[in-house]
Amino acid sequence: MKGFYDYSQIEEKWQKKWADEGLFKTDEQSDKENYYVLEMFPYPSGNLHMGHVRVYSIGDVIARFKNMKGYNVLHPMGWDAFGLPAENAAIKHGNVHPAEWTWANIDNMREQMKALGLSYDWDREVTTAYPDYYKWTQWFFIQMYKKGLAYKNKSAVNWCPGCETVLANEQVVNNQCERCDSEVDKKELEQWFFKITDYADRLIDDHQLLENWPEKVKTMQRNWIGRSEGMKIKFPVKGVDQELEVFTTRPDTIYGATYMVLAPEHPLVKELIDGTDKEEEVNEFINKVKKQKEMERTSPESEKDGIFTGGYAINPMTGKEIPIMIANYVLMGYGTGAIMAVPAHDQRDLDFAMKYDLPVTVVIQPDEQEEILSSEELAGEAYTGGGHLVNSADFDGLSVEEAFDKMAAEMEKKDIGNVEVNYRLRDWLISRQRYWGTPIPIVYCESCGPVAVPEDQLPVELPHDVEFSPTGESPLKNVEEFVNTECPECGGKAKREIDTMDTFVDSSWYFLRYIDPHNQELPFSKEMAEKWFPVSQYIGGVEHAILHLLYARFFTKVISDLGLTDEVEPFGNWLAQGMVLKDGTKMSKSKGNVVDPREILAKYGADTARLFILFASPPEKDLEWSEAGVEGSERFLNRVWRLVSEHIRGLKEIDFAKSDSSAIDVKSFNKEEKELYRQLHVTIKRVSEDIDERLNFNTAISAIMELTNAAYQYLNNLDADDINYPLFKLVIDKLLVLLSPFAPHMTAELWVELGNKGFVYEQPWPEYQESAMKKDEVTIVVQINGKVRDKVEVDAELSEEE
RNA sequence: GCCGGGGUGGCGGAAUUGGCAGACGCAUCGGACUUAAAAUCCGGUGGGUAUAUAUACCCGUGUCGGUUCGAGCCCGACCCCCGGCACCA
Repeated sequence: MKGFYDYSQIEEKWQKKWADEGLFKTDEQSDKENYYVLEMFPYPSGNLHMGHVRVYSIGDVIARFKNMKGYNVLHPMGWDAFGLPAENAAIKHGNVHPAEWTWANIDNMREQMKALGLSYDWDREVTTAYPDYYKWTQWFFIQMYKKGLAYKNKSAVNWCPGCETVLANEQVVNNQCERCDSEVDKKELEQWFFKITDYADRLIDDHQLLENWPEKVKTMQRNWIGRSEGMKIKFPVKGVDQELEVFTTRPDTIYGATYMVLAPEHPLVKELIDGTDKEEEVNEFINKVKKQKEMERTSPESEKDGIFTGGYAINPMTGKEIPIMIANYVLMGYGTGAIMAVPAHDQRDLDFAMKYDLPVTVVIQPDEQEEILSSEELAGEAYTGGGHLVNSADFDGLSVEEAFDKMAAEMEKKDIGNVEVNYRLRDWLISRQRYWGTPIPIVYCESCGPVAVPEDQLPVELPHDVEFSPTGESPLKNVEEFVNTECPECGGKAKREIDTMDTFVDSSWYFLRYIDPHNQELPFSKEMAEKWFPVSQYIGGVEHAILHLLYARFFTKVISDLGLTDEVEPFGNWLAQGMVLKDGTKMSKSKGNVVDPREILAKYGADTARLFILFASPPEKDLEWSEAGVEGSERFLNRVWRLVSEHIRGLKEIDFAKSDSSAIDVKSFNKEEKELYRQLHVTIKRVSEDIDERLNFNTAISAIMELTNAAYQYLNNLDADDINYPLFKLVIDKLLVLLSPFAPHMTAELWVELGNKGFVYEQPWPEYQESAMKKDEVTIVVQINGKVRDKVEVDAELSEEE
């Protein structure tokens, strides 16, 4: 036996053995309790990066631990294989097809995952770009189309000039494209949407089912959905047979609504100004606003600009005529694109009113204020606090809360307005003007209009030979044999939808395909869903907090409504793992601070790499890469290796299968032996709980290090003849089992070197004994006035002597 | 501005939830082995005061205050950092 851990000789050998034995295949017939552990699948970009190593190491520890704990574990892997980089590579290199590029990357990354020793059931591998997967993505689209949850609509959408495609709101960050950082434009286009807004309330309310999600992430989603309760109120427009609808969260302030403001894009603007002397002036203003960058226009710091339309509305409660303004600070995309301005109680409205000399009426004031406040007394500060109503006719004296209810009742009775909930969340725009994605299964018939492709004609296959250079329209446009088809309803001439789906659609249900990956009749069977769904533990980066995780939750609810599963949440437990940093920032090619996992694996081996990445930091925190830290992990593994190799002769003689645990006679232990035995049980408890309950792998590993130190400590004080080999062997065996999820290769090798039978991976997880953990100490509790004053621990032997 | 998370040695981080702050590791210093180096093993390492030494005592978890026999942890006020949303009506 070598005197050091030679990973290059060992790791590949074990990976091959595990594969040959089919060790990680999920047993469908097992009667053990099921456990489904899943890491977010990667986009096949070509090579694993350190972020991948981190997620997959975490998932692998959990999978191996749960297996040893006696669960029937499902631990699958797949590929989020559609996407822009494949197409961009094809354009850049000219002669490589996105499909070939993707398949080659997948092969590459699969090998790298195997080299890490990850315990996946590769028989369940899922690839979203294969027709047998995207057939079901299309199938879900059609089910949603039939239920009115997928619809086509013309509206102002986000356009990324870099990617030459539209984007969902969720993919726009600070008005930039989330993937290429180009400034996003607005374009008026007809596009496909999923009606995620129908699920807004459920997406918020069901957060209560997600007890183990980080509060931070629930908050992010809640902010994103942006639910606000208020009223829609109709204001008659003077001289036009129309009503102007506004949304407000403060109907209690309606008596203070002294003017109206429309977004420049509001349809009523045209009607108000057409043919009036204001027409030219107003249009000039609107053009000026349109030229403003989105960022400038929507920043709270920006100057509020506006103009009078010449029109008036009638405040339905006061009956007074109030001017209708247009201003850059009102947005068409939220509410109704029009507001009732209450300058006394909204800072934006007050700033605007002062600039354009509009009337201000105080209608709420603090309870301790007796005299009615004048607008001058506000001194430019809108009053947004609570209090009682004034200047509000019959409602005077009511509190803000009472006024809301009374006002709502009154307005509903008079049919002026109704209580409404508004969301910031927009419907999910899913069409993309790109090639490498799932075709949208819709056909446009000259006589029948848009028709869903019948289920028995799925999949609508993506054609292979296509000119991909982006033109702002889908490259499928020019593939005549794809585009020209016949109508499934009337058999007449028809054209196919040429846009493809956002790749986030593909990844919104992949976790359900793993549970039944070869099903030809359905995306998955309900029986399998009952067995495996929801995912027991999901692991992935927090950067998907809104995009992927919101979409996946939405899809699960839709799928549940379709009756395919009873579950409404896909991931009850989600571990949001942090990033891997170098020099304090995210690794990136442009910064030149990338550490390539391939180099680390070549230099230190998989066990060391895994151990370091799990030990350096708790999983949800960002992790600073440190070569010195990696060396520390290597040092520790070698310490364990030597613990065995230096005593291999004595250890090999102990065979628990023959002499069983009666060789361990706790009563006859001396002080040092007792201490080591105690340390063993303490370690078992700590490691088990750290993995199982807290997902704190860093502290689990430090506990194993302490046990290793304790073993060295024990040996240090002894001559070789005095070693209690049965005890020492027991400690080593258990130590290897505890360490095996973290360092699977080395522990596998040591396990057989010791002459033990079977794979260490298949050993039962050790149980700890409470009694073995007790220190030989007596606790003396000092009480004063019945309260515990002090606890003193005294060595039992000493106290007996006294 | 609103919402959420956080602040502990030179560094990454522990403290099993109110009970010996700094586990484990990195870095560093000293010792052993060696002709020497590497590797390895053993030991020191929050700050300070006293002592020849063993040791003893004081201070210390962003700041100030409170509750408690006892606070890194609970309460109040404030400062700073990170993340989300934001002219959202």
